[in-house]
Amino acid sequence: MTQDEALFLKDYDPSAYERPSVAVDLVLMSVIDGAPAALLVRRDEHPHAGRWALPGGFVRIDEALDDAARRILGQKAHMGDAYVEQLYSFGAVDRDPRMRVISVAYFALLPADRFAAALKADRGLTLTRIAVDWPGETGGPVAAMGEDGPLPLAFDHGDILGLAMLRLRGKIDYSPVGFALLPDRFTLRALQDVHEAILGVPLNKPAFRRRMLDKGWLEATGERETGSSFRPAELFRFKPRTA
Amino acid sequence: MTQDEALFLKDYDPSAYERPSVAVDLVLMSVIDGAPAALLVRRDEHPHAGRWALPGGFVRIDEALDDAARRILGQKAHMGDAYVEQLYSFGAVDRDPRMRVISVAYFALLPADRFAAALKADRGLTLTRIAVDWPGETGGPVAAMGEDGPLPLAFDHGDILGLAMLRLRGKIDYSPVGFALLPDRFTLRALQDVHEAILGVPLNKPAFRRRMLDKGWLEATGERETGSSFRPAELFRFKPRTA
DNA sequence: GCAATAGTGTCTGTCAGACAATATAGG
DNA sequence: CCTATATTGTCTGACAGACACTATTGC
Repeated sequence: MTQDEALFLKDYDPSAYERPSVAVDLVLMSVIDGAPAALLVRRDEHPHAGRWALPGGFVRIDEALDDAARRILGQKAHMGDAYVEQLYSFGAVDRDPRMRVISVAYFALLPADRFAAALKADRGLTLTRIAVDWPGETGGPVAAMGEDGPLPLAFDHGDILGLAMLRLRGKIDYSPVGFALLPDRFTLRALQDVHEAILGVPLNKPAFRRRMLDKGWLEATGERETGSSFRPAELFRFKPRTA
Repeated sequence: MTQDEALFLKDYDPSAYERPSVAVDLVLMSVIDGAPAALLVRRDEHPHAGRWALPGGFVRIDEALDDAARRILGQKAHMGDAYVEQLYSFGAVDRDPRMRVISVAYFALLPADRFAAALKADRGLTLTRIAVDWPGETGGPVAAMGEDGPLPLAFDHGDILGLAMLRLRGKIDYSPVGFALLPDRFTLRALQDVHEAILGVPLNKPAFRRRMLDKGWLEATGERETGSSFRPAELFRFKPRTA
C-alpha cells in the first residue's frame, strides 16, 4: 500500500449510507429412503412464528461469507464438515418484514446418517421430505412434507429450497457432488438410488454403472457390503484426484 | 399479519449488529471481432487508483438486488435493457481495504453494437478483450487485455471476471443466452462465431446448424444478409416461446 | 437347488463430427 | 463462368437405453 492509499483509508467515512443486514441461510440436503430430504427449524418468534425456516444467521462484520456458512452449519445444524456451496443471494426489499435483510443462501450435502445424528443432537431440527412435481425441465415448486402434509415455510425459504433442488439436479450428473450424499463407502446401487431421487426419474442400471466407472471418480475397494441375504455388492469409494 | 407480529415488529431493534455494506458489480460482456470482451472503468480514487474495475455501486436500503444491478447498468454503463443474471456473491473480509463490502456480482450480455454506443456515451469506459487460457475444463485465470498487455484489475474483480466467463461457457450450449450477444437478426455463422469465442474452440458447421435448429430456439425470417459479395446467409431471429 | 440381486454382453437408436456435394449471391 | 460462402446429404464413431444373460450370496 502506498502512503497516499494509507492517507485515503484514514479519512474514509464508511457510515455515509444506511446498510442492509446480511444473513446466510443454509439448505441442508440429503437423500433418505429414496427421497430428497432437508432439515428445517420451527420458528418460535415473529415474524412467521410457527412456520418452518432454513437454519441461518447474520454474517458478522469480520467474517467471510463462506465462514459464516460453515459457522452456522456447526452452530445451528450441529454438523461438522460437509460439502457446502454458495447457491444464490436473495435481495427483495420486503423479504423480511423486520428490516432489510439480504440473504446469501448456501446448500450443504450430507449423508443420511449425519442427518440422523443432527436430529438427535438438536430437537429443534425437523426432517422433511422434499416433494417436487417432476419431471418437468423447469423444475417447478417444491414442498417440504411433514407428517400431516406440506409444512408452511417462512420468508422466501420455499424459493430457496426450490432453487437448491434445481441446482443439485443440474449438477449431479456432470459433477461429483452426488458422493457427498453417501457415506465413505457405498455400492453402485446406493449411488444410483441417490441419482434417481435427485433427478426424479428411474435410470438404466448398466448404463449408469458404465457412465460412473468411465468418469474415473470411483475407486473399487475390493470389499463387499454385508447383511444382505443375496449376492453382496462391491463397495466403492470416491476417488478425490482425477489422477 | 397478526397483532402479535405487529407488536413484535415495533420492538425489534435492527441496530444491534454492525452491518456490512453491500455492493453490486457488473460484468458487461459481449463478443467483438471473434473474442469475448468486457467494459471496465478506470479507478481514479483510492483504493486501487489507476487499476481497472467493474462498474458497480452500493445497494440502496430500499432497493432490491436485481433493481440495483439494472440501475447500475443504466447509470454507470449507459445501457438500456439487457440480459442480466446474478453470478455470485463475494464476501472475503478484506476484499475492500476501506471497509467491509460484500459484493453481489451480476453479468450482463450485450450485442457488440451496444458496446460501441456505450463507449461513445461515456469516455470513462474502457473496452477490453478477455483472454482465457483455454481449452482447459477448469477454466483457468482470465486477463483483460488493453493496448499494452493485460490491465491490472482492482479488488477481486479478476476473480469475478473469470467466474463470469466460466458461467457463460457452461450455459451457452444448453440455454439460449447466446442470443443476447447478437442483434435482433443474425446469421447462423454469426451465432456460431459467438459460440466459438465463448467456448474457445472451433465448432463443426453442419453439426452446429443442426443442433441449433433442432432446439427450436430459432425462427427463420426469410430475409437475407446484405453487403456480401457472395451468397448471402439467411437471417434468423430468436424465438422467445418454446411454443 | 431357489430366490434375489450384482454385474456383464450385446443390440440398437440417437446424435455429433467429418467430409463432400450442391446452391446461390456478386462480379 | 469464377469465387466464396451458404446449405444440405451422407457416412461413421461414440454412447446411452433396453434387455437378456451370467455370477454369487444366503438359505
